[in-house]
Amino acid sequence: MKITLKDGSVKEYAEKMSVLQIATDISEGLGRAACAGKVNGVVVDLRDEVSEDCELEILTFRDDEGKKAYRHTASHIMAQAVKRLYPDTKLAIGPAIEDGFYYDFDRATPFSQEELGDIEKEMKKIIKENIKLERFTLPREEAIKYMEERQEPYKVELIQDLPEDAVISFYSQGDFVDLCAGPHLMSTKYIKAYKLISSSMAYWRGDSNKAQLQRIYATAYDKKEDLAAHMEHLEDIKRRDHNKLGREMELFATVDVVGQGLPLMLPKGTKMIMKLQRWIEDLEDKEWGYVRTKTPLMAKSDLYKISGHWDHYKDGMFVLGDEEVDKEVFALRPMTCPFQYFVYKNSQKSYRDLPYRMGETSTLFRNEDSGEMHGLTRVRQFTISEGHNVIRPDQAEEELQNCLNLAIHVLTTLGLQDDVTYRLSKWDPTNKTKYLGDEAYWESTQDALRQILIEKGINFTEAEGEAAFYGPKIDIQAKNVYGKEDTMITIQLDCAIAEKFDMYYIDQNGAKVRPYIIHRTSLGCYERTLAWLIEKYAGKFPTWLCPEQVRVLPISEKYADYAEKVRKELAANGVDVTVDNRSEKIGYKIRETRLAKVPYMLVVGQKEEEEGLVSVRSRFAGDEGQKALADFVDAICKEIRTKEIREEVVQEEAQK
RNA sequence: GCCGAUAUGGCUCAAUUGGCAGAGCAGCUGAUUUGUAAUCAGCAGGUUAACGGUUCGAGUCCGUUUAUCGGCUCCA
Repeated sequence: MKITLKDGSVKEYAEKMSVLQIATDISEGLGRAACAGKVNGVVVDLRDEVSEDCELEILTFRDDEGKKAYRHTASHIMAQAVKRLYPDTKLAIGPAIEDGFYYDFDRATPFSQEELGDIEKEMKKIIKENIKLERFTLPREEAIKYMEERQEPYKVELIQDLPEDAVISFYSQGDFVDLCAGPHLMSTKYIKAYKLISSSMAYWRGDSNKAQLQRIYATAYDKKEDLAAHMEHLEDIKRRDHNKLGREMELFATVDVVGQGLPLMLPKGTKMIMKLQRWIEDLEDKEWGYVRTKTPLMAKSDLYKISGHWDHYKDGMFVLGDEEVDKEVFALRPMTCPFQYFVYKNSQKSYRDLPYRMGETSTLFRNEDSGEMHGLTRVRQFTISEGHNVIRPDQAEEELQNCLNLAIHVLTTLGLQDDVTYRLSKWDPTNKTKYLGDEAYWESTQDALRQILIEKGINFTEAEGEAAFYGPKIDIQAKNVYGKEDTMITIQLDCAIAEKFDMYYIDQNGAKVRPYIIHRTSLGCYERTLAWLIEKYAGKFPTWLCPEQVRVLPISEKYADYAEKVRKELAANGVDVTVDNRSEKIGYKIRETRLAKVPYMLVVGQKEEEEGLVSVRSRFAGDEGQKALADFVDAICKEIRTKEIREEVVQEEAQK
């Protein structure tokens, strides 16, 4: 048989060979490093035998799938260690994930720090023992019986859910056996570096009504240095975390007595949000054809009953009053939709008036569960660049494109365009009660959105059960520094709600026709986007967004007048500028300004005053030398106007 | 909502088996008037998250609540 390798070379063998044998035949080193194989594009175990012509790739830790096999083996070792130390523990599942792996256990008490240390030590022993991993399969009934005998109820349940004809495979290492599809390494000894990260509770099968399991998160690498680098990386991440950095930089704060999920925007954070808001409102209204509305922050329950929110999302709303007792019950709004519908309905619309695009800088209230709040990304009150575009059905494609183009323009301006993923959020056909409309409605609207994404050449995933109850969405997702994903921007097609509110327009023939509605945002929620910007730029924002863009640093009191002149000149041109008039040394003022991440500092002394200059020192290029004041004003005004993102080239001095 | 951890001055952290709440930075005041990453001195700042309990005595032990963090679940 002929085996074609990744580099195109061909190996010939007379007899069938295991993947490992072939790897070892290519080189001893590759044999040791091999984690799994790939035959004709399908991932296989090292133990699998190849008996006919094929393309074969040997996967090592450097390959994603090799990493997965490696870490999955590490997860089995962890589970074995837990079973050895705490034999009553039941096994649930233990997959490899991005950057590591976890294992869920059923056990009476959570794992303590000490226990995690003990497990780590036991794992070391298991690795030293050089235990062979062996694969075997059992027919379904025997597999169930086998796991019943081993008293692993979760494994029994997993087997029962496998298809009737599935091959049920197990991997054993010494006295430890786990239900597992593989692939796995050949022996425990190949795990070179690992670390238990944390433990927490997780529900069996992700269902909050089911058993509470104890999950241990961990990671493993094939080199100690890489593990150390990863742990260092986790530390770095914390320094960018908006929830820490945003507080340190005095952008926002929280106060116990104000309540959970209710951050206070401090002056600097407020300034940034105002800059974003003014930009978006002008952009939408002047360039993208929006009209602006300002509608109430609350309404009678009757309104939400028409929209369907009362039935679908009452638990998520702040309700004022008691339905049993009060004549009128109000609720703070969780969205702007129905309010803007009545703006539309305020006058009769012709087909010529459409698309009718309504934008609102809209503050919303959502009663999130107490454990859900996080920094600025998950809060109970937030403000979104919300909008509803009422359109004729024939305008759907073009208008969806417009909305997507606007969102991409906004992301690009903020420098975030490469950090997002796109998702087509679909309904869940198995849970019809949660959604309005029938199958045909969902198929056609989902197709429309899918088509837009395809035409735009955008890579996207499709997710069932992520749609709004009234229609599918294009969601633009971003990950925070910890790798957790949030929806930043959403564009939703809704062909169902217009009827509930009796919205219509008059067509060419004088007939009333139901419009479609696009629910959309251009920048998303200001709080969440600010959080994203903090993490993206580690607090070193593009100049136009900075709450303080220039700080003037007079060498001594003698130059206070000139510093004030410089400040006035910049302020008159719309630049956010302050003067540091304290009687401190210039080095000290510079240090503080750098730490505050102010993009430009202007040092002014005798020479600058006499010649009308400023000595420019920037976050981007360090000492930029002396410039005429007028030239600096021109340059920074241009930078701000064009929303330029200058590249940072100055290394931050290590902070204590 | 669930599991776990945590809560001491604006920030970072001390405080021995329960025995006088302390330091650095930040702040304020004074001196210094400075040329590209930390000038010197002094002062002030705390009902130890809140409430309750045990105790001669609680930052420390116990209970309740609130908030924060790590996850799970949820996320119109």
